[in-house]
Parts: sequence; C-alpha cells; structure tokens
Amino acid sequence: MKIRPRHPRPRYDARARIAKALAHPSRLMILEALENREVCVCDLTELVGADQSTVSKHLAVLKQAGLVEDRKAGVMVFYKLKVCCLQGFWDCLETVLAQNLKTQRAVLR
Amino acid sequence: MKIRPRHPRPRYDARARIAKALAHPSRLMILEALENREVCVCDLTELVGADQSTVSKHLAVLKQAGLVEDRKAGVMVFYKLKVCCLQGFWDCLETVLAQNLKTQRAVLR
DNA sequence: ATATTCAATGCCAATATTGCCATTAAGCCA
DNA sequence: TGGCTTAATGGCAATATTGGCATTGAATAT
Repeated sequence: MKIRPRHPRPRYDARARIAKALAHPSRLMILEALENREVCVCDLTELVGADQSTVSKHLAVLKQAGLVEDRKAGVMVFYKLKVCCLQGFWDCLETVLAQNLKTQRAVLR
Repeated sequence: MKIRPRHPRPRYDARARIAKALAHPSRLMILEALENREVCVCDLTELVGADQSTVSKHLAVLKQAGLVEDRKAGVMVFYKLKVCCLQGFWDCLETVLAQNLKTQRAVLR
C-alpha cells in the first residue's frame, strides 16, 4: 500500500535540524539546567565539564536552532530557554528508556 | 552560582542516544508514517525515496533505539511504533519552527 | 531446483560532528 | 593604559553519520 508523506520534504529537514540540536548529552544537560532560570556560560561550562570553547559551541547550536536565547550582562552572557515545550520531550525520552529497560530484562529472563 | 546536574552523566548519554535516532529527516518521515499502522520496508522505501539498503539502516537505528519493532510476514518485514509519546515531540518541533519563523520575520522588518 | 522478491549486511567514500588548543574580542577595574 | 575575566571564533584532528552499490540470506513461486 502506497504511503504518502504528510508534509513536503523540506518540512522534515527543518524538523530534523531542531531534533539534531537536541541530540547530544551535553546539550540535553544544558537545556535541563535552563529550565526555569537563566544561567551564564561560566556556570554551564562547569556543569558540563568540557572546555569553555566546547560549551560555547554547544550553545551556538542551541541558539541557531531557536531553542535558547542569550543576554549579555557586562562581561558575562546568560542563556535561557526560548521554548516551553521541552518537558514533554524529557518525558518521552524517559518513557522510551524505561520501556527499553523492561525489554532488556525480558530478554535476559 | 553553581549548577548541579539533575541526573548522573550516563543518563544524559542514554537520552541522547534516543534523541539521535530522532535526528534525521528520513527517520522522522518514517516514524510519522508508522503512526497508527504498520508498514512494510518496501513501502517505507518508496516513501522515503532512498535506496532500500539506506532505509533498512534507518530502520535499524530506530529499532536499536527502541522506537520501533518489526514483524516478519513471509518475505516481507513490517515495522510499527513501539512508543506512543511521539505526538508531543512533533508538536514541540512545530512550535519551535513556528516561533523561529516569527523571529525571522521580526528581524526582516 | 531455479528464479524471483524483499530485506539486511559489508564495504567504502563523502560529509558532518565533536572537542580541544590557541587566539581574538569585549567589558570591567585598578 | 594595562591587566584580568568571560565568551566566541579559527583551526585541526579524531570520530561518527550517511548513502549507495554489491552481496547475502530468507521466503515464495514456478
């Protein structure tokens, strides 16, 4: 049975660009840290535990995707979430992880 | 101000593995096509418009992430969703895209 | 048995992502 | 001004992802 795409191709490209920005452990950690507050790059760097330049690039990825925005305050830069729909995403990831655990246990049994 | 991660590091790695599986236009297209039905590899191949082997690999990625499961039926293989939490994810992506459009328009003005 | 169809895998080249170092840029203070 | 702090950028090597071709394997039909 022939399946038609629900949307034109570029729409999936655009969606994937957002999804890609979400597809890295450090970036997930950063986004979660930004829940309900803004945080400076220095604190995010300490949180992530990578080089400052690395964190800066992760932030650039998130910003480019439209997920966060920044605010300069003197010599510091504060980032905060630009979207409020991430909780559902975390929940979904956790659901999948829990389900995978269950599947794995079933295999071992 | 010192920020503590809410979860241990491996948890973010695990989450990112799921997120990575979602981070490709063809895989997004496939997942959407599997909403409410199972579809054989042949039809998914036609849908995506890539080589059959390429689609097969995308399906392997989705399966490895625990997002889909497969069922053999003779010479064909049918894939279906293993999770039911994707709608929220689509909505979130669309929200971000819509917001980005708005931002872009504001910049042009 | 042979041919045919559908799907998965091996291989490989092209491309993209990541991370750190070094450097640059900008703001602040003495 | 010069020194210090914070963040962004350029360069580059290591690694990962992607996509197609060719092949393999499995099920079915002739």
